[in-house]
Amino acid sequence: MPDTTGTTGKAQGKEEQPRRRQARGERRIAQLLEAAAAVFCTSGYTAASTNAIAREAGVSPGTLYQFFPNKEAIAIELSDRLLHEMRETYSEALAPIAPGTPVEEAVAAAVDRFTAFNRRHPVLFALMHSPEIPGRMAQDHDALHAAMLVRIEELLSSLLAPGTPPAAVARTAHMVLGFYKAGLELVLAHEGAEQEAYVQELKDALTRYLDPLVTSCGQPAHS
Amino acid sequence: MPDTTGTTGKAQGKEEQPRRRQARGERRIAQLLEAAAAVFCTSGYTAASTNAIAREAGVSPGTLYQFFPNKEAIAIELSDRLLHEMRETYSEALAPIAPGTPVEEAVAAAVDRFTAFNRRHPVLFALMHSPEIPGRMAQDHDALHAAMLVRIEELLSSLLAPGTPPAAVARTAHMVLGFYKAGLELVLAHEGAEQEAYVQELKDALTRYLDPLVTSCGQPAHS
Amino acid sequence: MPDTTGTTGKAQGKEEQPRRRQARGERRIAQLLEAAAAVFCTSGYTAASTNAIAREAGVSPGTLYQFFPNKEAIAIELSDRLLHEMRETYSEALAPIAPGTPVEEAVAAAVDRFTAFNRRHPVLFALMHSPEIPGRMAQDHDALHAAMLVRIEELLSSLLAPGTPPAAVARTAHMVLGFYKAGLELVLAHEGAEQEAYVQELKDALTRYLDPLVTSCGQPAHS
Amino acid sequence: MPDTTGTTGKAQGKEEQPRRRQARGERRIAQLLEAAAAVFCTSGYTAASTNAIAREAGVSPGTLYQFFPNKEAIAIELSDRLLHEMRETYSEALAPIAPGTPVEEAVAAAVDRFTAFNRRHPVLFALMHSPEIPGRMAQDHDALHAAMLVRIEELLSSLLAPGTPPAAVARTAHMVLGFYKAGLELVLAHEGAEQEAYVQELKDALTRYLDPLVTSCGQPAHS
DNA sequence: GATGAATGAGGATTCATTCAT
DNA sequence: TATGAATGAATCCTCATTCAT
Repeated sequence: MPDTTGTTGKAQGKEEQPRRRQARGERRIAQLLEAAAAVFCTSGYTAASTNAIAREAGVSPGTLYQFFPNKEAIAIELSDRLLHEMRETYSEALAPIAPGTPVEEAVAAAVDRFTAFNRRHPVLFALMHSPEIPGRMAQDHDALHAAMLVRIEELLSSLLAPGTPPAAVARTAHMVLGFYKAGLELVLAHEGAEQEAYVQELKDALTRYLDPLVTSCGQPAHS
Repeated sequence: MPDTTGTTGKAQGKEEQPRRRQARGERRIAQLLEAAAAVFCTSGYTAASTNAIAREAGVSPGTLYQFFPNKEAIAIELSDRLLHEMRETYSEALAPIAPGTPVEEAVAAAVDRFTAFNRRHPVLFALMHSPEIPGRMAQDHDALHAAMLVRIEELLSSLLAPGTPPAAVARTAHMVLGFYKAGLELVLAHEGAEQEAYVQELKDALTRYLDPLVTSCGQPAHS
Repeated sequence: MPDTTGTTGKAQGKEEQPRRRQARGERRIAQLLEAAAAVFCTSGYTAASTNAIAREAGVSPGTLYQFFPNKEAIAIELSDRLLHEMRETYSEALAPIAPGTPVEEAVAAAVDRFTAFNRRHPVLFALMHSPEIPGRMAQDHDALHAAMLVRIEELLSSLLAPGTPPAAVARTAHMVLGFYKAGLELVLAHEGAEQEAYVQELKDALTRYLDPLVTSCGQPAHS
Repeated sequence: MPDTTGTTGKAQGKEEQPRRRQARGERRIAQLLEAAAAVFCTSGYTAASTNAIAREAGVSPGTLYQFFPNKEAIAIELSDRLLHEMRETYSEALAPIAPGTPVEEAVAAAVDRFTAFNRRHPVLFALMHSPEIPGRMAQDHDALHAAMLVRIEELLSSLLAPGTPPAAVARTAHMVLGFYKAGLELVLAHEGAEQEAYVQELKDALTRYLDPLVTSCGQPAHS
């Protein structure tokens, strides 16, 4: 019978070690994640080999496995950190959007921020499109996906008509996320003016999609 | 190149015989493509192994390679057949849309047909999302992608305002395809009423996106 | 494909099974051997695939195996035919050499004939160098090799000093054959004037090698 | 990357310790090359499978590929090491030949040394005859071949008549190498007295071939 | 006899992961 | 902790050969 009581102490005797270790470990981990990000970007998750990641990080494969139990864990941790940063970015930058901003403006602001973030972290894109199906990767992917959904739902909840049932909100959030990803793919696939055009197109599409769902007492986005 | 037709160098006086052999091969090819479709569906293109496909088809790996030079060729042939069927389906079913149908109706009809087709051929979805990066697959995959783009552009050209510049049409087509894929993913991920709801959501989104782009002399989709 | 038989009518009644069959069979065999020769030349024996040979011959693999039990048998038959032709060529063309020709002349004549033959049948070279080791191929290869040895021993027996022990003759024949092959490789590897130079070099080398072994009562090859 | 050799207290007094990691690898490489040599000898380069080599070395296929990117690389490294050893052997053993040694003596010494080397390293023979056609192997193979040519040209340059044009020297070197290979094949194919006889025959042949090309101011090898 | 489909063991190579040091 | 060697199953693909028609 496995002990599930959780009483297994966390290394009672030694208080000091963890810190030191973690310090160095943190560096290694960051190093590895950075490498992983690079490799995921250029090869995609599936095609990325752990050996390649280790090599990119300048360490041996053994070292990599000292910090991550398997390839998936790397992607998960990467996603988590990205998520964390995204959350931070938003808590400080998204707040101002909330009030009674017109949809168009809110969407534009959100799209701008998201795309900015995606441009700063190209891996995000790779991770979003990773799970060709590998099944288990689901959790990871879902973490990222779910987190973004939550973000979006938050945004929507302040935009959509008050009476909107949660299911509809969720549905809309899914749609918005899907559209955003699709649009992002196009945005990233182009450059210069064409890229700009796609950004605008994406904003327009989302705005038009959301506009009718917004509380009617407000201001329609388009006059 | 699985084109095995007409390779009979002789072509003497007989008409029937030469086919027999090819019939078996033709059947095998169909069988293999079916198997490939199944495997692609459950594992995705990248993760699908040729041996797995052969096994699924109940033949030896060698047999598979008698008909297809490599994995990619399977996907290509599969795409081609799908494309072909899609074209057929459209030539007989899409025509009526053209005239002066209101956007809403046109979109609804198109989405219904596409989703029906996708439901009948789940591989389509797998193939559309195949190329995690593999690069070369690009052409093939693009064949499918490009074909759909063409379909969409055709539809759009009869819907969009006459003066719309080609670049804008192309952009819109890309957006529509991206949105469609995104929506389809959600549609296929749900069932029953929820699925229906997503279908509707997708139609709404596309309609709203396209409506303002449509010639104003017509009737706006929403009254 | 030059049809060299030409005499066989095409669609007669079928009275004489055995003849007919062999007639057609012979043609097929010749066809296959020709194809094999081509493929062996371009790919070498080991790398040549039976399927490639069949394809080159314009027949199906099955047909190939109707005439030859395996790949080796093809090489063997090819060697045999080459041998046969070589024998014929020599019986009519080598005879005049025999008498009391000075070594230099004899060698020159022999080299010229052999190289001519090799140029007319490039496979010979491929077959001579075939058996990377495959062991069993030994017999075949040896057939060709042994036959050439016999030829050479015949030539030598009329050149070498009468008292030369058989073992020495055999040894010399082996050496001569080895040198000839080595020289041929160089000859075939070059063109134009350089090729000529190598031919001359080969002649010189063989002449010098054999000269001291020749009966002293005769005339030294170099004056 | 900072010092990764792990100079921590472990390896103070010993000389071997610090190498340990690399030593193991070095040993594996040697082991693998040895195994490869054995397999190449018995099967020839083309027929030798990497799995067979790994098996012969008592390791898994993966291990082989940790040290060599592909089969060719094994042959190349093997050739290189052989070459290296050959060079060493020569720098200490071939030097004395140079002065004004008569051809006969020089050839005898060279043949003795080469054959001794070949007997000690039977692979050399296998590698020399490797490239049935594989094309790419050319470079590698050529490395060995070219190196031997260079050796021979060096020897020849001090033997041949001073005025001999470079092209002729090169041609002669090619011939000598070809003859040597051919002779070696016969030498290695026999044993005991017969082998000795072939060695002598080879020496004689080369001597006679080269003698007339040697500077006339010297002494002809045979008086 | 001819065809072309079928076989399946085998080949080179990769890669996530573990192990000894 | 870091290293790099080791693993071995799995991948794509080939080919001599056989079989059903």
